[in-house]
Amino acid sequence: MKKDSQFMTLTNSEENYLKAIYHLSDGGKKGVSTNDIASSMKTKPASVSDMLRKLGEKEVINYRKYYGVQITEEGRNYALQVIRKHRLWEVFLVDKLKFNWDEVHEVAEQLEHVRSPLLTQRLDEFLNFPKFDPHGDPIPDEFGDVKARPRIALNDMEVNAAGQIVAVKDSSAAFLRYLDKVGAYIGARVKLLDKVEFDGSVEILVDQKTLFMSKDVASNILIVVT
Amino acid sequence: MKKDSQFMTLTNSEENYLKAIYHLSDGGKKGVSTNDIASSMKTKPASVSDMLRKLGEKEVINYRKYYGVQITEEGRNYALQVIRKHRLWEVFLVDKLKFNWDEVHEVAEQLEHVRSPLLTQRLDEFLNFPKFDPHGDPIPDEFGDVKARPRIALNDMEVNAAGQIVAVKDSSAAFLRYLDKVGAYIGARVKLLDKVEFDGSVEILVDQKTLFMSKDVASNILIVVT
DNA sequence: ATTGTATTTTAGGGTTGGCTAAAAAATAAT
DNA sequence: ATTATTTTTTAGCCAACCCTAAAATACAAT
Ligand SMILES: [Mn+2]
Ligand SMILES: [Mn+2]
Ligand SMILES: [Mn+2]
Ligand SMILES: [Mn+2]
Repeated sequence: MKKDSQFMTLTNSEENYLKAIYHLSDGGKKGVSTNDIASSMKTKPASVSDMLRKLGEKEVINYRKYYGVQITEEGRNYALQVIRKHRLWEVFLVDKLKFNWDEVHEVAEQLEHVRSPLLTQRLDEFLNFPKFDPHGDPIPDEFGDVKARPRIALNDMEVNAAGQIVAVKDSSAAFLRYLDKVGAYIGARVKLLDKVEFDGSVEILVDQKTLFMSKDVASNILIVVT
Repeated sequence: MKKDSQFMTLTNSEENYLKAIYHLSDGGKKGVSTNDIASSMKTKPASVSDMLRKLGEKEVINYRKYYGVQITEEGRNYALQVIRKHRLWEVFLVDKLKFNWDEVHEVAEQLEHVRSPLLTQRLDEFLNFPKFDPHGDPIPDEFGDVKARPRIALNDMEVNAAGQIVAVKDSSAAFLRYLDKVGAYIGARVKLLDKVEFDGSVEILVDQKTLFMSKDVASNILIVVT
């Protein structure tokens, strides 16, 4: 039951599952378990099994019962196009509509399913072909290619090293609000002033302001060292 | 089973039906028949009956079996909010993303269902609170109020009267393309030069260019006389 | 008033996507 | 190597939305 990727269309729900599988498998590298998908999608494992069968038939994943599932080349490309739309819309919401970066996710989750290649292309153009979304995640191009940047967690920086905040691991609204409150943001230039051996907490400089962060927080902030 | 309009949500399909009923009833004035809804939605009458029962239970329409259906105040307000979103997105597509006015409908049909009051409000702001969409149709405000303009069909203008094209009755892609080809467009200033008694066709002036149009075409072009 | 036709609804069925409870398979523990 | 536990799948159900075919109702014509 193979469908050519050019003409294949998945339902919104199938797209959401495929995207989750893509993310959980770290871009298609690792296999993913039914339970992990269920918890990340907030559905029940039984529903996931059902969906995996369907996605398997459409050949966007390789599905062997009772063993994990792996995304196929076909599926990876499809997922990347949905992710591309998701992140382009996030840029639109923040850059053009002045949303805060912690307000965009739910809306982008809807907008990513709008089907119109022309719309995606024109939006990309309108936004000036952005390469990264407001959370610092790379935006795949129309061929699914992503411009990766080598990143390390903030607490893995060397003392006195400088860099730029490019992404967060935990993009929950709560965490994003916390960062806003203390004055950290994507794109901010940071310098690691000190590391406390005892608890792994760090002292950093952001916009001439000194901040203290727990190891827990710092490990969720990703940096490109420059 | 009444739900307060503040918290009521309809499915995408229910929203499409309600919008169709609103349009067919001329803004809620007239009653609408099952068959009319079916043909305008390109579904079967049996499906419409099913949906009418559901919309009746949610009290957005008054439904009496075997008789027509009328939209309620509740339903009218809901429909107007969907129409508001539809037309705002059309403005966005044409003004910002450089879509042609005959390319926007299908995409707006999807975008109108995105649920985010903040998005709608910010989009409105971003577009500078437009009052009319690219087809000249009025955009309801957040309270559902519309700024109506008195319009007449082009072929009902007096000879030598001048005005502005503000809308089209038939907004099929075919018709819109025809208009583009002959050089007519929403916003164009027109003057009626002559009316042919015999067949009702007209001679008009658009951008220093003289055009002939059949009565059929002219009756689908709406003018605000100035 | 009765009959015929057009309209509308109901009955029954298919697909998608979700659920719970029970069965099956894989994995871990003894 | 058994047994116990965890994971995954199947079975059976429900809701939304669409369909066709058949029945019911309304409306028009005599
Ligand atoms: Mn989504
Ligand atoms: Mn993002
Ligand atoms: Mn729609
Ligand atoms: Mn329009």
